[in-house]
Amino acid sequence: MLHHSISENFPNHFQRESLDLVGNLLPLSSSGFYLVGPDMRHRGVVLRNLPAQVEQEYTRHYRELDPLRPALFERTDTRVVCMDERLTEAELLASEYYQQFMLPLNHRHVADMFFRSDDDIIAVLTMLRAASLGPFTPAELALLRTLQPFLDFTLSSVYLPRRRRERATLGQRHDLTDRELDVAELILAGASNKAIALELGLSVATVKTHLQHVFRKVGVASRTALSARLLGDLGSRNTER
Amino acid sequence: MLHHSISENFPNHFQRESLDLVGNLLPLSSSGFYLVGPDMRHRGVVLRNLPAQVEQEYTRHYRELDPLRPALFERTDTRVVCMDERLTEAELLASEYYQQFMLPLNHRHVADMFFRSDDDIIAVLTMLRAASLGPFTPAELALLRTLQPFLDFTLSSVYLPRRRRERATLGQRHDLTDRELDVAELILAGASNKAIALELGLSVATVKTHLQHVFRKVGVASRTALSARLLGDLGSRNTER
DNA sequence: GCCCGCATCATCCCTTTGGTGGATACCGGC
DNA sequence: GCCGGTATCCACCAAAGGGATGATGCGGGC
Repeated sequence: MLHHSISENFPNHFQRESLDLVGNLLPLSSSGFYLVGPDMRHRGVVLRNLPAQVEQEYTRHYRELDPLRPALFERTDTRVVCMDERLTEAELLASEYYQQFMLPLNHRHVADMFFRSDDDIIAVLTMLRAASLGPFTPAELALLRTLQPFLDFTLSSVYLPRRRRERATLGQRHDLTDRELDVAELILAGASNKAIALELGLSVATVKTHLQHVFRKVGVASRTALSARLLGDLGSRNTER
Repeated sequence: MLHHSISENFPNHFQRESLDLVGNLLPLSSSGFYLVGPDMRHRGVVLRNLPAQVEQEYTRHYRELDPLRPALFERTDTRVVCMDERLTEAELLASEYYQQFMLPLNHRHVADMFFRSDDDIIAVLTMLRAASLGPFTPAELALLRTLQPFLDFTLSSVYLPRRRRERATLGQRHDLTDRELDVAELILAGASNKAIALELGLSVATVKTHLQHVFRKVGVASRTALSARLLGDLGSRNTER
């Protein structure tokens, strides 16, 4: 079953290009690009100059403490946000988030760029600086705010069509309904039934029903086999001809 | 996480190229290329002119009845085998395998090409003909036997290094031991714990222990999340730099 | 010799998943 | 109006997976 590999390699490639761009335009200690929202079924994170386990730690312990966490900006149209604009130096230095998470990584300044689809934040580009690099200046923030619409455009004009194409491929090959494709995509993202139910606003029972149908149609017996198989399908575009 | 996608797209690409080659050299109704053995952790099948569910049916019901099934040739050095050389016409036509499986697909002649690694068959290229195309001639079989070593060479000189590279990538990124990589690869192939235990000659308990360690090191909580994450890792080669 | 990492297996316990058989509701076509 | 497909949910059960802990053996370094 595996594995596939899809030829172009999106969204990772887009994430890497974006990080390269901002990293070339302004000095950064490290950076990261997260795909998070419900529209970004192919979640993932690309990090620059950060050990991989930082992401785990953040997700597990520090996401809720993050003064710039996306949840705080859900119903706004904020596109670029900067830690130094939200907290005074005293507040930041005293915060658990800084002491426990930022300080050990030698981070002092943070700016985040958000990408949305219908108000939902679907991606976050985070930029980090050690104290030695100085704060993000107003000119730099203005530059980021100028940059954001273009990155946003690229994201939605290349990622979303790709996702549609993949849905169509899998849907046609295995005769899956729309809802079944929703579930299948989340399986590919590694989600549990509970997570799928939460994400799609369903009961776990419904998720299981859809999954049963998908298993039947695709001809597998477990979620793991399903994701391996579907990845294979996406990799070999002309399996049947 | 997904997804990953790896840039080159092996082994599917190799399988497709091989099928194109034999399909261009001799007339075929349909064909298929299976990666099967323990060395081919990235299993998969590519089919030409065959509906996808044929593979499921074969695996579930007819593999054991196949007069050319790889198990029969395990300890030989047979490289190309032909149904008409093994069974008389009367035997074939009377067989359940022909009546139940081949006939509905309008297949009359079959030839298989095997690929090995240390006696183990790790891949099978199967070629199928309707009666109208006539049997595989001795000249055609000789051609296939000439072709086999070259395909074999390509398989082992491009697939096996790729697998080593992927093992190294994942091993270094997450500090996995050799044995942990073995089980991780099988997770990516969609295997259950029982299947992994069987394949590696371990008890299920040991598999679970290795998996626990892998989960910890990679920072996930389930096999599904693991495979999504690892596929992402393989897709983004320069995540950390 | 001792310790540590690795690999192997076991036992218990709990959660998740998979399988079956329903039920309700909406919608669209014949 | 009925029927079939889709989508939603429920209950129940069995199987598999996940987590904790501990035990054994083996090999390599200090």
